[in-house]
Amino acid sequence: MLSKKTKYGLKALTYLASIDSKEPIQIAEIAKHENISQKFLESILLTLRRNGFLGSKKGKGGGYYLIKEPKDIPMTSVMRVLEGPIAMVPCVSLNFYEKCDDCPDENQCSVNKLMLQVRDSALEVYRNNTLADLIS
Amino acid sequence: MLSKKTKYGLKALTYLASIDSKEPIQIAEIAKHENISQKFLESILLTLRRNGFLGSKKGKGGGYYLIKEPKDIPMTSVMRVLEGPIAMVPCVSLNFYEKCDDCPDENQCSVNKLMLQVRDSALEVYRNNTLADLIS
DNA sequence: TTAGTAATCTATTAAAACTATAGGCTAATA
DNA sequence: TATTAGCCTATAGTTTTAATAGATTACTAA
Repeated sequence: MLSKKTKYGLKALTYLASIDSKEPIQIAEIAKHENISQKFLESILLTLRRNGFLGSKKGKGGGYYLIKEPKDIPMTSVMRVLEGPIAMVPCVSLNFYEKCDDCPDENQCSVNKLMLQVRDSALEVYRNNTLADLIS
Repeated sequence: MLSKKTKYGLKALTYLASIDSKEPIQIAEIAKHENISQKFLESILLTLRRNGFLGSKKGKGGGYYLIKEPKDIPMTSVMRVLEGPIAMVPCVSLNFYEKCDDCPDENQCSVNKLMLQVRDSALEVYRNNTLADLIS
């Protein structure tokens, strides 16, 4: 299941991209437009800023804005920041690899075998989609 | 993330398929061979039996055995029983569809748009793999 | 028919992750 | 200098996951 955090984060990014202005947009406006709890969204936007997706401006007339062009923001990086690993099992993760406690040999593990394929197919989708592609 | 339940369930199924005997295999043997908590595995095998994947025999010489041929057990059905919906969001689920509380229009929702593609690519993998394909 | 074995079932708990909220702080602007 | 709006930390509530305990039932073989 996709976490609410990721879902809300994606919606917020899409909203900012669709507005297509360099002016900062306030959290309250995004929250209202996308039906999201404002305080929760606040923390999500913060992590998006810390990870280089958003810029912010404080004080009156402040808010958040996209730093890059939507077409230059691949879903792979957005998903990794918001949702974490794309792989469903650490032992097939490219960026978050970890060996399983059980499982003496990954090459003979049926779960590994299956989840490797799932990861690859998901990766292909995320690589083929930028933020620009999500705007309808 | 894949739940342990699904992971263990897949491993147990693979083990039974690899043994390729009609004789019942005891929970204890499966648990030991796959490094799984026996009690936890117990409940997993129970749901697999209730969902038509396994048969069981009680008493001495009892245990679990596959009801169908491994090549006739598609990963789509295994995953749906163990892990639940294949889709990451209910609004793109084929078998567990549900409308989102927020989101007035699915057709204009960026999350829906992206997750539809992810679901389709995952489905393709699961449809192309049967239990027989997981045995190395 | 009885002793022993192994699955079945119910209930409960422990831990972790997720979602959300509260409230004070800091920086920018008018 | 008052107001606005993001920044930050802590924490609470809920749900899900993972695991355990213990009693019961069905089957087999002696």
